[in-house]
Amino acid sequence: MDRKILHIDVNNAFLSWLAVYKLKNGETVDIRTIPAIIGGDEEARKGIVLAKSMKAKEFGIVTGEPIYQAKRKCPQIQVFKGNFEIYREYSNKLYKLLLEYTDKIERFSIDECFLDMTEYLMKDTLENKAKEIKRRVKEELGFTVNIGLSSNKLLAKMASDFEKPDKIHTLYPNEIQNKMWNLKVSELFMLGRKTVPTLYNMGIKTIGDLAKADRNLIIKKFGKHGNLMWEYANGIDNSEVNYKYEKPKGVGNSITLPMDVCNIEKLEEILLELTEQVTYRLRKYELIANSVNVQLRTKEFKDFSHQGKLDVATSSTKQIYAKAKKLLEEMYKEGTFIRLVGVRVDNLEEKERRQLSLFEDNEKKKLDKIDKVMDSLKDKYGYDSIIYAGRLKKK
DNA sequence: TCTGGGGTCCTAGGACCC
DNA sequence: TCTGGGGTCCTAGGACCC
Repeated sequence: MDRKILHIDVNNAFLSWLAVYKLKNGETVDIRTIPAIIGGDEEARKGIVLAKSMKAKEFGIVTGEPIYQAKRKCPQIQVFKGNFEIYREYSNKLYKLLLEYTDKIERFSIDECFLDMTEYLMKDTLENKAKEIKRRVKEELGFTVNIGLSSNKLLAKMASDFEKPDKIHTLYPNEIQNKMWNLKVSELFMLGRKTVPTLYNMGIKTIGDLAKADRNLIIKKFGKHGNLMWEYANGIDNSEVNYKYEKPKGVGNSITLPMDVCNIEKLEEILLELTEQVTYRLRKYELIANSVNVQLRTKEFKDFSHQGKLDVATSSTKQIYAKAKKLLEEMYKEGTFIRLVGVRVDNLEEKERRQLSLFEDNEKKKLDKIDKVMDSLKDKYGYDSIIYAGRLKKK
């Protein structure tokens, strides 16, 4: 059956949302109208561009590049810090507004949604609904969106990426040739920087080239991913709008250190802090983990990781930290300079909600209790109010 | 003052079993 | 006495996304 899909993409989300927030709180300058970027802390070595205004874009500034590079391109650029609380708030406002149009909304990321409007159009057209949504978001929420219209998610997403900002585009199957096949192959969703050079060497430069290439040859070269990208190039995508809330399949935190570290005690301290964050989040989801993964990045930017199974699924900070510490010790080579440390837990499952019986492990009950107390203190007095003793040791 | 942090999915290769 | 082949599970690493 022919489906009616919308893809909604907030224009320069992080920057727009901060602009709206600032205006609402008395700021007179709309940072969307000046050369401005959202960026991380340069001194802490997190100085990359996370979002840019249209004016900044005119200077050739791109998302992901170092801030110092952006400053070179545009010395008068204004740099602002990001704020995820604000982003979440505006993302939720958008979602709430969209719910007035359909229940079938997939929150693809903090600033992107897919809407399945197939059963929600009544007598109206998809175009009219899109116009109304775009207008209402601008008037009621204060920021602009691009909307892509089509009969599947891939095409709707490609459409919303056409000319920006504040625009509606269609990309129906009969428009693929004219609107999509002339684009560079790197513009195709799921086609990243590693794949492009290989395709170029094969003489495939546009999405049209890929669409017309021999499917089996592409599969032979790129495996499953090859099949996907060939189908995408031809506008084929049968995936559903996944509107049901799903718990995460893994939870992780990582941090780029302000300076490289080559001392395992220091790394263990950081690992503990990260593990606390990860397990705190894990418990909020009411999930327990079966495996732990520790990631390191050297100062040369080489990544490596070790993972291992837990004997029993758990969300206990102490148990997960014990495993993480073991993994760190087995993988860390003394003297290596480390730039980034990360912990994640995987193979998650629902925590059993029943009370532990008298006969169950006393130790387990004790650990649960400690975590519970710590979590409620964090909830009540702020995350940093409570920390493990291990973190105080070396201060 | 080079290169964030949160995810998901896939693949190659080794261990182990029958 | 010189070497099978299917299957599963696990890990390390890497691709991609926003």
